Amino acid sequence: MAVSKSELQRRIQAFSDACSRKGLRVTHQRMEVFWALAVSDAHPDAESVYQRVRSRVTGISRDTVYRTLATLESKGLIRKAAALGGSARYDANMANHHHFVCTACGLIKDFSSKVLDDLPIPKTVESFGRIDASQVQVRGVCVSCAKRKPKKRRRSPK
Amino acid sequence: MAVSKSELQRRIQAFSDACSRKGLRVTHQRMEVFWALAVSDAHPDAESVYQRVRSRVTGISRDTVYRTLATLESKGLIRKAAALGGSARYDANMANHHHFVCTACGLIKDFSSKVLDDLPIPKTVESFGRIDASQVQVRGVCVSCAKRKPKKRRRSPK
DNA sequence: TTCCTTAATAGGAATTATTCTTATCTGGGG
DNA sequence: CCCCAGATAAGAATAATTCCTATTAAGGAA
Repeated sequence: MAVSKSELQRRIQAFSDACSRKGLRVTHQRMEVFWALAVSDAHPDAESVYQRVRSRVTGISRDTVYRTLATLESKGLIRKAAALGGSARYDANMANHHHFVCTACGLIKDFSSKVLDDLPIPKTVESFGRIDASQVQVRGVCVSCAKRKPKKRRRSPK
Repeated sequence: MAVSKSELQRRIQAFSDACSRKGLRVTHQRMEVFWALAVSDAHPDAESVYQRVRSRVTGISRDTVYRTLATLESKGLIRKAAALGGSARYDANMANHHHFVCTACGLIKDFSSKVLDDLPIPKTVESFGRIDASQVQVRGVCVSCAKRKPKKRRRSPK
């Protein structure tokens, strides 16, 4: 479950270096937020990170955790898992298909591919539980977001 | 963009039948919510569905839309796209990897696979925008959720 | 058709998730 | 050591989702 001690050390050092390289200040809070994320592979949500960090840094604010996570994600130092938008998006198309997701505006486009419909899922995955379906998610920046310059981030489009 | 008229008709009829078959009442609101979803491939969020339906069914409540979407999803009549939990989940592991997601409790487990790391993405996807990465998401029910009976749905685990 | 049971709904309050605002603080270059 | 732009704390504000309760209506039975 947990990451090995030495590996954790290495990742945290690498993170610190990466911050400096990218012009991000190496603050105590930032290091702790990254630590909370790197110390396990549980993919915690922001509130969980906040709780974990708070036990080590008294007085840290939720906002700092949210802001730090967003900053690190925008710098490519961490990733959002699965969920990309603040709100759930629904799909009435139950046929096998895959998604292109714009990380800037949340746009989702469908595409289909015979090859991708039947992926070879490793046997190890079966030990996690019953498998119902698999789907490919392609992340990128859609054409219209690429045009309008470095516009500010926006919420899921209607 | 839009689905053809006859195809839409067919899907709505099939939906109505499926409701009956699964013991769900075929209510006006339910049909309209499904219609709002099936009429386009824009993967709207709950609020968008609410706005669309409200223009046809005066007085429908947000709660009905949220409840209906959750019900239909639990019956396998619609799907949630990309986002699975109410809150964003983060990942400090930037190495190429894929996810098993439990649709019952939100658990996320990582797995890796050389084959899946380099999938053949159809050329059509390139027309949507710049591609940054692709990842496989396997959905299912984890071992511990499979054990504890038909327990109620829960929020993202900490 | 009419009646009945109970799932489903409306409306709004409550809760949860996330972002914003403002005053204050501090990492790290000079 | 000094400075200041980038970071933070605290809590208000906003957005997303669920809960609560009284009322309505789908659809099986009579």
